[in-house]
Amino acid sequence: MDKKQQCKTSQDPEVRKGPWTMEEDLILMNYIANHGEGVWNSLAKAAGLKRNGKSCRLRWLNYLRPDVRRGNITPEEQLLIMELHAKWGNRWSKIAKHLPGRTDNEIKNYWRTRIQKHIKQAENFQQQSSNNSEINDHQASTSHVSTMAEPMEMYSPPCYQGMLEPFSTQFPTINPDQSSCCTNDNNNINYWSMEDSWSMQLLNGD
DNA sequence: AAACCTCCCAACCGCATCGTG
DNA sequence: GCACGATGCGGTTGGGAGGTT
Repeated sequence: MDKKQQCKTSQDPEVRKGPWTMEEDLILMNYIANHGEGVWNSLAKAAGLKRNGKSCRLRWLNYLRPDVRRGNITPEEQLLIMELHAKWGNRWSKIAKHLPGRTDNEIKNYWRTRIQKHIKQAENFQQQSSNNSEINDHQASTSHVSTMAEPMEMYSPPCYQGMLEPFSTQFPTINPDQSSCCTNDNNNINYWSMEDSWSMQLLNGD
């Protein structure tokens, strides 16, 4: 039990928190099988679960529901998620409705783990970029010798400018053509690697 | 072998919205 | 129109599993 949980349970010692046990799962499933979903707070009480309604609802929707699918998000689903996220942003429940069997929680988790990874990469890249641009501003007026200078200058931020917002509008356009426009420049190793790795992640499901 | 790190996901929290009296 | 409880949603966190050093 962590601090939060201790705090809460001290307020209401009757309400259990934390991971669900198999027994609790069975109780909830049996109850819903026999009585159907209803008012979650009263359902929890009626079923004899020491959980609040919210917790029961979440457990049912994200885990116990018979039609719920978990893991192995297919490339098709990935693309759909990308498209829908581009359209609606973080409207996970809305997106989930278009992916049968997938829950908003799963999609959200999926997106965040991928995106956070990507954001870190992009942050580092931007930092590098700005650091280098300062240097480049100085160097450009004098000489043109830095091997890093060109890739960084070439980094027009069509995809990542602003770090977060553009994701919603740029992702649907991700395609080999877009990548290639960034990679035509053979010197553009840094730019390509980031863009490419992201695209490859999308396609490979990693 | 063990300490450390990273990733993933279940579950919680707070806020917004909806429904009802 | 208001108050209140229930539900839905999105953000965040904690911990386990697996990988790396």
